[in-house]
Amino acid sequence: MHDLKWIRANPADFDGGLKRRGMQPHSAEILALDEENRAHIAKLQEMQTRRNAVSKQIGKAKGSGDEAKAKELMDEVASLKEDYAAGEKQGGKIADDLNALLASLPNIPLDEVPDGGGEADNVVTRTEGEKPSFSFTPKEHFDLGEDLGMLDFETAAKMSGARFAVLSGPLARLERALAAFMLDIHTTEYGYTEVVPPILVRDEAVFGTAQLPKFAEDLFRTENGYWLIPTAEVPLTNMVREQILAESELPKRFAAHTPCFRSEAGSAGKDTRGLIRMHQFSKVEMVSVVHPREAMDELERMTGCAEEILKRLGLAYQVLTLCTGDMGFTARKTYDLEVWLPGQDSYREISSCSVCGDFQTRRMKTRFREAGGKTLHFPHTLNGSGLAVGRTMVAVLENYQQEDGSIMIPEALRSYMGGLEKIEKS
RNA sequence: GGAGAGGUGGCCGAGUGGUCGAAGGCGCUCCCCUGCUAAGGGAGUAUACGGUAACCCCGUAUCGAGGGUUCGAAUCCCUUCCUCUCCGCCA
Repeated sequence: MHDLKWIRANPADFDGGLKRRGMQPHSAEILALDEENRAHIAKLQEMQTRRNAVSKQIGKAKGSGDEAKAKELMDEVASLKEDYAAGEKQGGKIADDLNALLASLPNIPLDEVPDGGGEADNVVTRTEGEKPSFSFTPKEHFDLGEDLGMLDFETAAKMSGARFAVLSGPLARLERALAAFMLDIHTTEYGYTEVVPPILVRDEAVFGTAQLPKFAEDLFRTENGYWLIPTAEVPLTNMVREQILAESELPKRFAAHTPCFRSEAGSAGKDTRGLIRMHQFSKVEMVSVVHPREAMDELERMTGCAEEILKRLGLAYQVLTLCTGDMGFTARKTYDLEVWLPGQDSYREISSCSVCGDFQTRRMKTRFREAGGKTLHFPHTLNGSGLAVGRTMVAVLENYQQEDGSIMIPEALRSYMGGLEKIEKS
């Protein structure tokens, strides 16, 4: 949610930010509504002031037994009532329009974010790790998994349809191992608090992180109105909703391993094979709630946490700074981590770390009180994957495949796999 | 799922139609007093929005949320969310 006061003071910057995202300017429309809204508020408050004053006099008159005076005053206030009801209705509509408009507009990118219209304009900021070399043609992960007999899309399709998978045996364990490995690093080495959050949440929570109202079609919803989380960003960020924190409580860092559910509306025909794009997948997510002045450092730190996982798994990757046209709705700046997939002969997104400024805390009504001071401020939020577990498994399969179709288990993971060194067909 | 009880300020807790933004207590802040410690005295202590250049001041709203009745609602009515107790069911 945007800061109306900031838009009032900086309409050109606001429109400039929207334009960089490929959107039309909106400040004139917003400011017109705002002005109208404030005029209505002033008018209504004036009426209320009068009504309150007269009502108090009625109370006094009745208290002193002066019924005639009371009656007279009651007649006087009666006419006020109609005007007030009409004004309230009109004013309410203006306020609703204004809020709906504000809620529908994406966050303003930071100056340092590269301009661009889409994926092609993202900037490769650095490349890390070494791609493995093969003496044979590396296979894609779905062939590897299916040949091992541990990855089964057909069986999943029978019970759930497309975009679901069944993992079994050592591959199922690998999923659990990866998640535990990631979570252990984030919690014991980087200070994230491990959380097991609800994965069914209500409207308010999803509005808070701004998947609602604009992106409802991307989400699954239960018949009684819960939303299945598309990412643990939703519950983890909402950990601080409607709270006033002490400055000393910041930063707050949460990490969780949860299933995520996405309808993938509009991505028909995309990544139809394999584990890359599922209706259900698991992910380890990081969320930080920080003092505004710490936000940019925290973005680097969080990205580093995600990178550390890739490094320890010995996977090559590149870091992209997303351009204005490819960033998510809430982001002011985003780094994507793309892991090297030899089977696909390409880099694929495995993590996305974003700084959202106060965009989400305004929606959630999260504030913090400055130490020693009285004034309240909105903290800033960040979220990042650390990492997408399914896609990490894809990377392990493709990068550690052997000519015979077996998979070497990365050193760092072996203790989580009961000492197993290699996954092979049984 | 059935039957009850309840949601008031940072916390506890009064308050069943008028002068209540809300008694009292605790906590916290500042000041005074007190030769340590303890005690005592005084003042202050919500948020949002609008009027404003203004965190001074004025106004409006907020007693879980939304709606209604009324000249006037923390107090009455309806809806809804949440919490708790008992029963049932259940991992």
